[in-house]
Amino acid sequence: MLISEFARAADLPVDTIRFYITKGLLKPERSTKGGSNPYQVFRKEDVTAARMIRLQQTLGYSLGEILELNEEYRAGEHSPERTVEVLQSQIARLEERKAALDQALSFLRGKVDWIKAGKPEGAPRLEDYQC
Amino acid sequence: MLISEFARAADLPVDTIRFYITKGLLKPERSTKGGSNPYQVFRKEDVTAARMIRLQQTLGYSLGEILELNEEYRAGEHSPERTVEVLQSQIARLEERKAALDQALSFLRGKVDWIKAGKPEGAPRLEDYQC
DNA sequence: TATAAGTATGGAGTACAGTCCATGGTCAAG
DNA sequence: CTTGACCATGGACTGTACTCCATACTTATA
Repeated sequence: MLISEFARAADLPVDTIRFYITKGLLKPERSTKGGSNPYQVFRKEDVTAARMIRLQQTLGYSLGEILELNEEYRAGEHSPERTVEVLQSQIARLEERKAALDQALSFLRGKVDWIKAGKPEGAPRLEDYQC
Repeated sequence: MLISEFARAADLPVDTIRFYITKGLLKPERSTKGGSNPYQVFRKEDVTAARMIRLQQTLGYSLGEILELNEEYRAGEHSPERTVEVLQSQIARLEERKAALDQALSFLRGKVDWIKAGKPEGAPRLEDYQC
């Protein structure tokens, strides 16, 4: 799969993909085609990798952090224990974020209830929620 | 409360607060003190507002979007129905994000289980999760 | 074999979210 | 009434994550 097809598959602009490659986030193979500037060929795992990057971004990781995480992941690829460790730490961060999100939801729902109750004393305060 | 005290209360750098003010995200009052450049005074609701901004940021909103949301909120402030509507739409967006997060967690947990099971056929694929 | 479409590389430019700094005014304590 | 802490404003600067060329080469199609 060449870059434009990959771009469609990953739903990302070609330029963004090239940018990720320069950052080391994607490492496509090189084709024999393309002469002195050989074409880059992408595997279907690269599509998964690209989706993973976008997901991690929405979770608040910077590209630098994502790179670290992914390198760490690759480094322990042949040790199931290490792989599980890396995954667990990602799960932990995700759960933290989820907890914050739940707190925020509680706050907003509490506020709706408070308004529906005719705004009695003691409006819900965000400070009372650990998020 | 003046800006440095507010900065401590909101746990933000003074410069960031000034930046938010120029963006219209915070609207402190003006003191009579300070001569030709009157001091800005902050209420305790501003602390809540600042926390809300940071929360919205972690949820992936840009400052521009946060500004829109908050203006929309203020616009309907005197109509309980409208306020509830705005809150409901925020809740809906938050729930979407939470759903994506849950999908991601399922994926990662599935991967851990798969590894612990000795990596049988059919590795979990991120593409199979709507996140 | 011309020509359009696709590709690689390098570098400039942009948007966003701050962060830093110089200047100058103000206030409160001693 | 001086001095040190605090405040406002404007502008320059930074890092991140793209985004947009210009140039040049390669490939596939008619």
